[in-house]
Amino acid sequence: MEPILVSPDPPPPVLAQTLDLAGYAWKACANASVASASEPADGWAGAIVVADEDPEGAFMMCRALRKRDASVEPLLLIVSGTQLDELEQRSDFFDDFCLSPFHPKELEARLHHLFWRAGRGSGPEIVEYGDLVLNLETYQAALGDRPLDLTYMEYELLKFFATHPGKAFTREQLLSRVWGYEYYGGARTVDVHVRRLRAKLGEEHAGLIQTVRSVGYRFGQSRIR
Amino acid sequence: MEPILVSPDPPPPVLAQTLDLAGYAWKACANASVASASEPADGWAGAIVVADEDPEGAFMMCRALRKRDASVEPLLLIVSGTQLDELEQRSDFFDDFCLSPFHPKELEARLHHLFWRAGRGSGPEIVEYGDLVLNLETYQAALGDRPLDLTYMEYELLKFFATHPGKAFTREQLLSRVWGYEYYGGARTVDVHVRRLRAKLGEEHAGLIQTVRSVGYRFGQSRIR
DNA sequence: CGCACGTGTGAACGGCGTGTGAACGGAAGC
DNA sequence: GCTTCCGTTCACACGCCGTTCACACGTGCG
Repeated sequence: MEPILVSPDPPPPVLAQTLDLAGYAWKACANASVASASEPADGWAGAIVVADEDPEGAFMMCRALRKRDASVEPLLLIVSGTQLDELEQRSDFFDDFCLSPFHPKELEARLHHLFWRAGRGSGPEIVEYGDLVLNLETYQAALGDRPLDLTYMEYELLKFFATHPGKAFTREQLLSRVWGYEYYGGARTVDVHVRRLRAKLGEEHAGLIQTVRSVGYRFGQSRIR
Repeated sequence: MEPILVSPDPPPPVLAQTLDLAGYAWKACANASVASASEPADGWAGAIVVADEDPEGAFMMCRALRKRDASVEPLLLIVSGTQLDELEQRSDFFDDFCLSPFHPKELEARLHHLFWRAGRGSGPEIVEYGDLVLNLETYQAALGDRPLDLTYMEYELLKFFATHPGKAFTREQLLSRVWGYEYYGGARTVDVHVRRLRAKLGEEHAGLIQTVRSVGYRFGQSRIR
């Protein structure tokens, strides 16, 4: 993971210690130009700016980090209680703040939440397996960059498979868990749907759904343990 | 502005006092079902859940508020220092948290920032999607430079679609979130309105509203992720 | 080698979800 | 009170798609 940008340089010992203990990579920079100069190729993972010592410099730093081409996010601000009123005017300078003096656990929790949000937080509900991508919100599927045109039942079946990879299911299990009701006769229904799924997956990926003879079907790689 | 949902009922006096002094409208609810029952027509403006007294109930509340059809946002959690470790497992339950006991100023600052961010998200009074432009203030719509003459319900439906692009909705979801009440019978109502919308959008843009067979409808370009 | 069993495959049937035109009824405006 | 507009409901036709059937193929076993 890319390092977190920390300001000022050197940062308060408590901050450095907390980051180290939590296992974050970080690098301190005195000002915006230093930060730009020593920026990693993939950009900063985020930034922590301590504002209780030098508010002026800290807010300048925030502005600089946010007005760049690639805004640095997430940005955590550390302020003293007396600065709380100022924050109202600087809403766009930070994503979260922490009161100083802070408890290491609180800082850790805030960082965790900020990075969680930056990652999956904003993303939609997605099921992935290898090249296969299912977007549960839009009811769309794709194999790599090729969109799959699936019917409703095909989609539901594939969704069930993709969320239970490696496990083998009998036709009866599939009928009751995908079709969702007690089913009389018609185990061949599963066969046909599997066949159509394999056809739409294409020859290359047809093996994703394997038949387990005299049992049923299994999706994805077999797992021995 | 719609009121903020507060839990538990009654909330700690400090919280109530802070909210009142800051000028927020709020309403306390003991649990999720009460919250649903007394929800305003336009939904809650956000939620504050106090978790240091009854953690179990509080987290159940958060889960319920987040797993609904229309997730309640933003959600601020108030926890004690000993609960910080738990938060890591509940990242999706809240947008920000505040340590208890809290300083009123800190809570105020967090609320201000949360609502500021929510405001940026929903955007100003204009909703755009491709050529489509909706002016929420004047209740006017246009497709490129051609103005659209929409009736009230058509406008509301299109507005909902345009603010939730890509996501598929069932007819029931559309009825409850656009028409705004529990609906008996008449799922075909949605069909007819969709049909008229497509007609007014013109042949060129009729594809903006796609039908997802045996599910419902989806607006906008297909997004896999 | 031949039989039995399980599965793949193509085709056909039939149900149901959806599009569409029309009519009803209530509300708003003149 | 009349007209117009608009949201809703109804009826019907079409076509997709889930299901079933019939048959071919492969495999294991006696």
